[in-house]
Amino acid sequence: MTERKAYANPSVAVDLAILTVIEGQLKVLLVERPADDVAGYAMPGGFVRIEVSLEQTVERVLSEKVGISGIHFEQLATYGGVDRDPRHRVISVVYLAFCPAALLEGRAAAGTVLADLRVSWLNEVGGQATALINGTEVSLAFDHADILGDVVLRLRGKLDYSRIAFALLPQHFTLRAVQEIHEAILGRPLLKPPFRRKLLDRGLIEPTGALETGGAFRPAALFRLKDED
Amino acid sequence: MTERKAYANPSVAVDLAILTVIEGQLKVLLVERPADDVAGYAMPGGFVRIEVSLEQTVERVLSEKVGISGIHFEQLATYGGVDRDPRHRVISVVYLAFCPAALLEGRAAAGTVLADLRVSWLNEVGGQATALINGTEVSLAFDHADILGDVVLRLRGKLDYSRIAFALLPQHFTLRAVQEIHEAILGRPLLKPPFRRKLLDRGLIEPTGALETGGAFRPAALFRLKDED
DNA sequence: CCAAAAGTGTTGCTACTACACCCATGC
DNA sequence: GCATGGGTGTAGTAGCAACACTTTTGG
Repeated sequence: MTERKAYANPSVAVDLAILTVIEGQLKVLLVERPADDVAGYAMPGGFVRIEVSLEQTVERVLSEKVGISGIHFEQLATYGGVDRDPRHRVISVVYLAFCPAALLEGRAAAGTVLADLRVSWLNEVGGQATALINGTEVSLAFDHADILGDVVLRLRGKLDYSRIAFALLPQHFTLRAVQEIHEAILGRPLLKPPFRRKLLDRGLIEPTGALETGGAFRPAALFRLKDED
Repeated sequence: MTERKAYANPSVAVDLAILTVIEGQLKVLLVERPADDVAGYAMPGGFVRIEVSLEQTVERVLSEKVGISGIHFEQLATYGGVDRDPRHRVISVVYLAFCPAALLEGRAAAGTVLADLRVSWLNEVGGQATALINGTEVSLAFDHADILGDVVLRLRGKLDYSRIAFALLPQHFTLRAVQEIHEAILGRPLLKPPFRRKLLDRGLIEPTGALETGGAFRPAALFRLKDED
């Protein structure tokens, strides 16, 4: 061991904001913490072992905690306050994970819930989020209310010029579904015509030719994301 | 010790992209690595001790390596590949630090240089940077070429809707100086009239009333950043 | 035929680009 | 007065918000 190893290293964890939109509601997957521990609901996470990369750790947590793989995720930020966890020093690298609704429904592991993600306040530099389970607010453990505030901030900021909305959708989708994702993330309604045009003008999506089935009224055209330019 | 401590934790470091603009050139402070070590130039950094926060570690590195304090810094991202450092596992939390040129000139500690920061390629998702010392390219250690690519990407992305340009300027500055910062970061010339207007319309700055002194020609008005809205 | 949602056309405004021009100062 | 950079006015244009409208399906 080198001289550096004389010091104890902080623990490093990845925490995941596993996001989805169901019925126009932005949701995040949370786990309830054991009662004798730090109280409240928290994002799922796992420690980073010395021989494993951050991304591999994300994939491990995704498969262990929710049994899914192959979904898109991206790094948000790293939280390293000394007292974020009262038990010991943990530095958390937080990731956003985008999950189409169909993949999560019914699949949530024991002890996990999909909570409505709301915002109590947000400005340009930060925010604070609240989580609702069956309509009632629950308390968030650690600094996860702050982190989830930053999550919403990032979602709103990148929504227009990135593909995150499509990461929340199945492979084939209607324009209306894209709009619902945007409305859920922004928390306000949008007008259909300008939204359609902006989306189509970006040239990111193309019609599949097929139409939605099972609809009660006029069937909408289905689109897919073009593969990387 | 808890059971978790049975595992060795990875080391955590902060690495700093200390940035400035001198004579229209975007520069980054680098340290030359000892020859018997990992070769090349690297960003200064330091390990995160278990009882010290990330931000405090940034401040310690700033004062140790360049003897400055009180400048603006912000987190970029965290790099956690297993083999980024061939000697041992290090997870690096990278920060941008913005330094007005006057603070750095002449003050660089022994073994540090201000290198021109250029870009060999950049797209929406990533980039690769090169560093020039006295006009000749030097090699960057570890994954620092990738990281510095991400640095430029972030600078360009946030330039318009943030105050990072002002963090590179002294308290009082001319509009021309702001434009030079923007041109250095974007790597292309800008037209003066629209630039002036956009800047003034944002309402972030106000005239001090004073004029630049020592200029050869018509003196420019001095501005200052309004304090937080 | 009617309700409901899909999809289109048109107008007006805003904001940015680009260029031409005038102003103030040192030599 | 002239060279040089500071500062302003103005026209053309692209893009977006808002609303009215037409189209297509199931009952």
